[in-house]
Amino acid sequence: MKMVENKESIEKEIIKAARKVFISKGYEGARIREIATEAGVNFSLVNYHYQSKDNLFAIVFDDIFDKILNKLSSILGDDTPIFDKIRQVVSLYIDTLLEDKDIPVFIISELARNPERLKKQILSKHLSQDVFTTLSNQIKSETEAGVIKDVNPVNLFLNIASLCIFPILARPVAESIFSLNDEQYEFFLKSRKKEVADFIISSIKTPHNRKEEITEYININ
Amino acid sequence: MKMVENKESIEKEIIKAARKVFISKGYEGARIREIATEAGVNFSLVNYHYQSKDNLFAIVFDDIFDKILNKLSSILGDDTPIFDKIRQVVSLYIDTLLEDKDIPVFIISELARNPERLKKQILSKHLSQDVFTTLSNQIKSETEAGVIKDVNPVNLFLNIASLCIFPILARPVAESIFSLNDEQYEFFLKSRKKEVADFIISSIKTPHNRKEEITEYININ
DNA sequence: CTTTGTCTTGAACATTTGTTTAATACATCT
DNA sequence: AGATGTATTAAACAAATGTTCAAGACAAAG
Repeated sequence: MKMVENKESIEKEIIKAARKVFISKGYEGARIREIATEAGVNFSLVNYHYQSKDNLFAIVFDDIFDKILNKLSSILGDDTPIFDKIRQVVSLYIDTLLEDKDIPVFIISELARNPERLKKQILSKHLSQDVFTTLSNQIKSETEAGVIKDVNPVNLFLNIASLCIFPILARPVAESIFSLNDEQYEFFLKSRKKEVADFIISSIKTPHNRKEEITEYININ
Repeated sequence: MKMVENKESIEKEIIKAARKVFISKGYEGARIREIATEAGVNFSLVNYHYQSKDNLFAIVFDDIFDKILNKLSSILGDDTPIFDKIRQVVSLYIDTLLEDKDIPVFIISELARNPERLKKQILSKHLSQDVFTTLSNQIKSETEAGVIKDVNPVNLFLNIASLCIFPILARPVAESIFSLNDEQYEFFLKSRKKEVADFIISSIKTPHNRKEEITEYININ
């Protein structure tokens, strides 16, 4: 019984390579031979360790998707006040996405290709619904406390996600339209963090808070 | 010389089928044989009329992309006041996208797979830069006229696009998280039109306009 | 009717690709 | 050292796929 010292390291290497190739080429475009080359192993080894392309893809995708959901729930789950939470989410979202710019397209494409996988994953973990429920409850109580307006949680959730994720999905178009290179665009997105948070927060502020603004405004003018 | 009456109709049929298959499966996932079946023709005919898969794809993609750019520029190009323009853009964008829900993913995926095509297309038409320039100029003049704040055009442009397009890209995830079916989600997106426009407009309103709000607010309370 | 040029069809081809198999290497245990 | 079971490699396979080719169909022109 061979206990090769680097069996796990080889499997990790294959996973790492698979991750890279699947993310950049998608499921259909990825080639097992390319993954093997990228991992520096004989291409039969990929199927030896992971049985099939489909299975390997599932492992890679589930891992990526799980990490995203966990990150999201860890931010949304705690009991930080809503405005701070929004700033945190926006900041962390944009930073995280910029670290791995191709993941959003990868996720979106794969979920379009195979929406069934999502149902299994979401249903089996009950995770993201909980995330949303937590946020909804917080909105309810902060509304009752008079901190924010009576906003639709779905709209709020979607707005935050849209403003953070879309600019990364649309990077190629955006760079062309705005005549920016990768570096400039990335810099711009980072600078956008404050703007997006302000944008969201100002849209949900309750008239009570606005009253303060108004007092301020009247005093100044 | 055979002048078959339905030559153009067959070519149109192939294009229509190609459009459908490419959009739902992507370039890599699409099969020429499937396109032929969908069009109801012998599969050799596809290559006879369109030479290669790559060429057929280019025709389909360019057509779709051109139409989007034209639609966009026709709205942004005219001299409607900025607030009306925003309402128009949001409304038309959401309506158009709902008609063909799979196009956004198709575009995003393809541009990630092959960003070079975009450069050729944008550079050859000078279209979308013009669109953006027009909008920028309008923002400038409306800022000087005191209608809106001194907003960054890139941010404004991205915010509008994000809020309209992302919810459609993320439909599978959104429906799972929010526990909505296709019909419910579509209804929700339509109802979102006003919210999104209000959201954007309120964020760029100049303090002058806010003064009116304030007067209103004081009178009421 | 024959010719001509285009359209259509079915078969064939070369390549690619995921998967399987058989042989070999090799570490560990007896 | 020999047996055992796992890891690795190279070869082979079958299915799929984009493309090409040769033969036939068919309408229009001569």
